[in-house]
Amino acid sequence: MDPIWRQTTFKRRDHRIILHFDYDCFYASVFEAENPFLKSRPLAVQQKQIVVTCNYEARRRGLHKLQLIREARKVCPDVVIVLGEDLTRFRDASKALYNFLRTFSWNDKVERLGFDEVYMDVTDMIEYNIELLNTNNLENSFFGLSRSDPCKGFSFDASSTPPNIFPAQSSFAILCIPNSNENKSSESHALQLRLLLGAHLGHYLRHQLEEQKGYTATVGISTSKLLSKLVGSINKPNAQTTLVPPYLSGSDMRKGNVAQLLDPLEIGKVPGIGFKLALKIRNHVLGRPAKFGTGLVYGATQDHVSVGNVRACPGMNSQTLDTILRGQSLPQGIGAKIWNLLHGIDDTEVSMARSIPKQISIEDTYLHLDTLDKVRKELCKLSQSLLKRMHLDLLEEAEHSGPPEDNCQARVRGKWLAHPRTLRLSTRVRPSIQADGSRERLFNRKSRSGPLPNFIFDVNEEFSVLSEKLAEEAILPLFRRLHSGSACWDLSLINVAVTNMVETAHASGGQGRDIHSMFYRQDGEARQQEADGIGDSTKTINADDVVVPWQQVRIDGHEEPINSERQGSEAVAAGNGTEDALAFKPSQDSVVSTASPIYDRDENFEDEYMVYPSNQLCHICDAFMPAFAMAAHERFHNLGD
DNA sequence: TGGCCATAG
DNA sequence: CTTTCTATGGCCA
Repeated sequence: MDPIWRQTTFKRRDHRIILHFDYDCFYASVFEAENPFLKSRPLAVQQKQIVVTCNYEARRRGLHKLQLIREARKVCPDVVIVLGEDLTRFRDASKALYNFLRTFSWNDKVERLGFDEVYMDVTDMIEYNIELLNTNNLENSFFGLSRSDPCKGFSFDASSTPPNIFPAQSSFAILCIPNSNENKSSESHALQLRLLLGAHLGHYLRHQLEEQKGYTATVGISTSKLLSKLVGSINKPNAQTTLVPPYLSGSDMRKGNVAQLLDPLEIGKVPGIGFKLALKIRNHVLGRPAKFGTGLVYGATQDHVSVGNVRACPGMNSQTLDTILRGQSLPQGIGAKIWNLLHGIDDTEVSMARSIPKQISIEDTYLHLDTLDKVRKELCKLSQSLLKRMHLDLLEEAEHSGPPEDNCQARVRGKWLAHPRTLRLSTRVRPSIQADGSRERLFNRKSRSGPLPNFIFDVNEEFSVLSEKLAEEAILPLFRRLHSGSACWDLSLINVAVTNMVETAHASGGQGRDIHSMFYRQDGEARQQEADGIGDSTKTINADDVVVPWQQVRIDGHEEPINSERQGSEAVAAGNGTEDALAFKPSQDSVVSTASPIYDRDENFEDEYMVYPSNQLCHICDAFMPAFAMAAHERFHNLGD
């Protein structure tokens, strides 16, 4: 209708290349990485009375996610069960992997979603490498991982087809015809090429993740967060999938590949369409009005409404969606946004890596919490763990640059990277069951917030003292504000959060740069000029800046060997049931290397990342590098002319 | 800024 | 077939 609407609808802008990583059965993998013996065993991770996840050996034997523990034991009596209720080891592993992936990024557009997913916008790397590509010798291509260091990278065969593509029967029609005169097809050709490089990069990063960190991942390669995530999920463990063009429907009868991917999907499976939106859309498409309140019980199994159904629904467009979805406080233009999603259009950026979280919150649920005394006690517990988390996430690691053996038990802590300025308390009252049929299913949370007192930043005071003080002096007043009038409260949930982070000068340097600079660290010597030169593709190259790729360079700055003492002692300190499973076996590298990846779908895709040191000297800049890098390096010089 | 909703894993 | 604990982002007053 109006021009703005047209502009924001149906416009494919496939100018980016985005990778989506999903670590395979992450929780189980964390335990396996700590204790490789477990890799060969059926392993299940327990929370409460259910298996939250299990490794693929266990799945082969009939176990699955969200299974009752008793059932799992019955199906597979020799299953190894570990407790996974303490999330700290998962959080640590997640951060380590995230930081590892970050070291490869040039633009630091690396976004973590939950513990086990990462988006990476690699457009800049792809574009750079397209320039370097020699279309006359695709078999011996080299992918540069650094603008300033021509040796940093990997060799690959650009004429080979990457592991998996979607749709499966189509092909990467790539490189046979370099110059097609027709405008449209050459655009599609360019996209193919960029996706091809993206797929090779994804493959390389997956293998780095496995070799250096011991984790396998599933990767999706496409042009948006939406598409890369969806396409990645097609081939599940230890694999990758690339969504190939044509993305849009052609002028012929064929459906575009984006539509082929999306149309069969259940509407609620589209990322961004959650429970409420799916319900409303489903109701409209099915032609029955919303059954108010009762709908929650049976879930989504009964009526299958796919994306294709919605798109084909008569009169459906972004305006219709807008009126359907209009609710309490849904974002303006939600209709257009959803309509775009249904067409595979998603322009949301991969957000820049953040060194500091926006908020930290701790919550717990309760069966019966109705006296002030109980509340007070719980608030104490919560503020204690909140404080712990604040120290973990907001306190700079005390980098012992001095003697590493000053092992004082009272941990030497650095400075605060940020000060949260406000404190928030949220509660939920028990969903009271009404006589007329259990209708009162309100997930109502209420909250009050106030300033966070400064005394909690005292790093020398005991946790218990600080948390008690915090509970008494700051949280309880909020609680009284929250439940001022109501006579009786029976809480089912309490949440305590700190928000409104104000970065201290210490953190504001931007951690992305620091991490990037570690990439160029060799023999413990920082090369500050590298960090300064980032983004400058015309930078001249010094021979002694060269890092030869066949040397095993520890990329992760705060590297912790997978079977380190620290992790082991932490497991003991945690003192829960996991210890039993963890304690009994020394680390065995042989187990790791012989573990057969029966589920690897990439078998016919040979690794091309072996490199051979036969160095040559560049006559322009005197850089010393292996022969395979020289061709790309020369083109690098030619770019500037 | 505070309160609340929606979403994701 | 889906709970619990986090975290993020948007609207509105």
